[in-house]
Amino acid sequence: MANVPEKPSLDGIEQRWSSVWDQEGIYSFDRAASRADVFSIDTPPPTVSGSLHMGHVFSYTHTDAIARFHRMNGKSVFYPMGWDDNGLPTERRVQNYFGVRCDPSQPYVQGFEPPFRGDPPKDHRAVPISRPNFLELCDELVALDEQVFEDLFRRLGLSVDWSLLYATIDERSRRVSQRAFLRNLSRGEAYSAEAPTLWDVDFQTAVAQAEMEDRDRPGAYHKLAFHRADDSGDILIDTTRPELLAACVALVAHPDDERYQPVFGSTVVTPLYGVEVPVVAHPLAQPDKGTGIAMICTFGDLTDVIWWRELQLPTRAIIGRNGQIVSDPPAGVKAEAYAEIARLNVKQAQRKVVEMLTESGELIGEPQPLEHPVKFYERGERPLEIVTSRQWYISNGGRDADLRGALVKRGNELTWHPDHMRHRYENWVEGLNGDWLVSRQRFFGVPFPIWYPLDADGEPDHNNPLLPDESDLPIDPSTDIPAGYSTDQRDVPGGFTGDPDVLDTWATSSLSPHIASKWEEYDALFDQVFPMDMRPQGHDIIRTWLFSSMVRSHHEHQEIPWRHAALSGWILDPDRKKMSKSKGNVVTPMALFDSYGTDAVRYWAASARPGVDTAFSEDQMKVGRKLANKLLNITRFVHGFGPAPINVNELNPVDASMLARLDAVITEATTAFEEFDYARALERTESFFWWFCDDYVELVKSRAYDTDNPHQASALTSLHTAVNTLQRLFAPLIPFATEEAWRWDNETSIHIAPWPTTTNKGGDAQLLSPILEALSLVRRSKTEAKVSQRAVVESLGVSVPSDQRGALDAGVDDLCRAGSITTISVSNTDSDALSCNVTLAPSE
RNA sequence: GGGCGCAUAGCUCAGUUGGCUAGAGCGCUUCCCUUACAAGGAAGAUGUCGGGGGUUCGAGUCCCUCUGCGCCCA
Repeated sequence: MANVPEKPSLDGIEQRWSSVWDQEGIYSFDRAASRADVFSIDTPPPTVSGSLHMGHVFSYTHTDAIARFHRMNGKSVFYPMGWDDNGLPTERRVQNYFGVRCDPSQPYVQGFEPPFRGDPPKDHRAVPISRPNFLELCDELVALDEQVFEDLFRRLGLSVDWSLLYATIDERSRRVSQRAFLRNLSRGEAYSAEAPTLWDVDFQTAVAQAEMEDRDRPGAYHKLAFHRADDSGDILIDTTRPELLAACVALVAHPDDERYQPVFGSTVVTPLYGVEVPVVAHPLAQPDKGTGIAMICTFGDLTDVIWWRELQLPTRAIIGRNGQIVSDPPAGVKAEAYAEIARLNVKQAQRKVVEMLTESGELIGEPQPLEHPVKFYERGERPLEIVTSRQWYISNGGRDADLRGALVKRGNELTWHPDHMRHRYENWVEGLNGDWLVSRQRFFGVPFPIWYPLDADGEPDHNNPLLPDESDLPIDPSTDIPAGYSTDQRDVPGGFTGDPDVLDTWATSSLSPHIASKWEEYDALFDQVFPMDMRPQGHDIIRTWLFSSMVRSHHEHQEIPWRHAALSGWILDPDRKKMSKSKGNVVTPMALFDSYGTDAVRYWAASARPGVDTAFSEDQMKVGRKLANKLLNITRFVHGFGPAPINVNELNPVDASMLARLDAVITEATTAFEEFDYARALERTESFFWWFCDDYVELVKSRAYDTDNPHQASALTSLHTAVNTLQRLFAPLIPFATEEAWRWDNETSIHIAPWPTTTNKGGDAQLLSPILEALSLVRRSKTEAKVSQRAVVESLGVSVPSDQRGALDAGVDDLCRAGSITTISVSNTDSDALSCNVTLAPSE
């Protein structure tokens, strides 16, 4: 006999079942399973340097539902979790939390105590500390943050195998990341080059194209007069960046622009600085912009870089890595004029130059204000500058049409959910304008596993880097020593020096399939799970995480890293705005779990169709809670009749009809889950569930109670079958309530129970329609008469379309009991609609 | 400027290859403590399916076009 509580309750079921699942190890990945029996997931490692929000709950619920479906379907599910702790977000959080900043020139302090642990006062000035001290604080803080994340994900009921946990800064991640990089290097896919690079002057690091974004900013066109070298007059140009005048290397106009045909090939002299520069032609010049002729500076924007490269212009760089105008003027620039702007920041320099040009009369008219897109680092606050520096790159098709084509093709090999997301990928790949810049001048990341020999002058030889053995990875070139050198040769002429940079975070997280599956650790796991079945992620990181993973897999394995990419949407607040901390409209997941229960929150998440931006809705959570509650109650009801009868040979047609409808739902839900559409699976199951409770159960209830009825067993076995099946259909979506109800009658978890298959009892799904239609009409009469649904119907006359007569007759018995109908008469009608004539018994 | 998506009840959304009178939940109104559930149940009202044109016996669904909103890229 089932062990059903007196009063079913959702309270506390999360804690109870989480710990049971843990003890029973039901989510452990089976290392003996064959590849065909594995479903592997490349879980997104969340950035831990922040708080978990509803967006996490939302998308991780979707993935978990898919994982649970496949597990019940007999797959061994590879479902790891990772923390993305490596990178700039953690550095910022550490700075803000401890009140420190990393200064590699500081000496290491043993047992260093940070000035604060949480909430330094606003006026606190960050204390400079050594890199090793800084990294220790990073490790300390991510450990704290990761515990909070794990607690929340466990509370959410994610069916991950926690023994597979990794972090992007842990030892294996560093080893995998360095190994993959060295392989890129040996195959020529990675290289270093001295080149103009997008640069954030505040973070003082290079930035990749994928991390860059346009923001509209006010600016102004300044019209400047350049003097023809032969004294035949001035050429006027418009520029938004007059402060770069000293960096001007040429003027450029479109080759077809008739206005400037006569001056191509001649030279002009720059205002203020007196440098003679050529007037050149290039198709990227825009005739309709300003005067149609522009100044080329090294470097004002990416177009300047293209012009500089393609037209082989000289370099006159004036912006330093700290965002200030460098102290010394480039060769040929008038020193007195230059001295006025040296060491000023860009804004100050612009004011100064405008002032000087006004004085010299070379600024024509007033500056014309305009709004224009300016490039920013996505985490930055000041516009990006372009500085020349040596950086590492990995080829990604940005400079190689064949590779680009190959990567576009890889994108087509992927199955996208939803399908239209593939366009984002194509769009991005086809718009690349350079290789992937992977070096960052930061601290908390995976170091480049590289040293350089120093020549007699102490200058590094970048062309002949010293590499470690793969078996020695991970290494830190700032503490480890290259083969053939000794410690005292570090940073001395004739010795060696370590590469000071760290790899881009994406250069490590792009290897998440490899990290999670312990790639190249002489272990069969990688072959068991790769290429992975599913990559779930947000659509905002297609250009970064998805694309970079594709690049790495293409280079390393010549295949796609996963078969399916499932893109989740955004969470919007109820006013359709994107939820964000700054708007103060963020609700914490834990509070919602507490007030509605985890299943209710999961229900809300699972109601959203894949990839669709979705409004945050507590109303939906209330509905979810009702559903979970109802599931417990219907289970209790069915178990109240005792165990399911065995050897029921003949099903009542009414019951068989219900089971036929259930079969259709099983088929639809299964197909939906196979297509990663958890929302459709939920909708179909839920809609059947409510129909089942409200109509079918009400119809057969009294027969189920009636021990003398020969069809009692048919009702009981059908009720048991349906409820047992519904529990399993809901299990991937509301894992706690389904487990609670299931365990009243089962020793082992529902989450490793088999996914339902159709019953195939041969019932007629349509048979119930006229019966329920009549019941509905009876109910309406009672409602309209404002009497209880229990009120007795003295007589019911039903006229039924003749083709439905048989169906109605099959259910007349149940109908009379459900409607408290004393006498019933049925007649045929030629009409295609059923109608009822209800006579209520006089009320007492 | 290029690409993609969305537009259905007051709100949030289903509506799969075109096919009965366009659905659900929430909210609203009325009624009912009924032996699984009052954290429940029964019932009711609510629509120019964004506008226009086309294909078709038939269009919310397919095609064209316009409008509005959102996102991605430049």
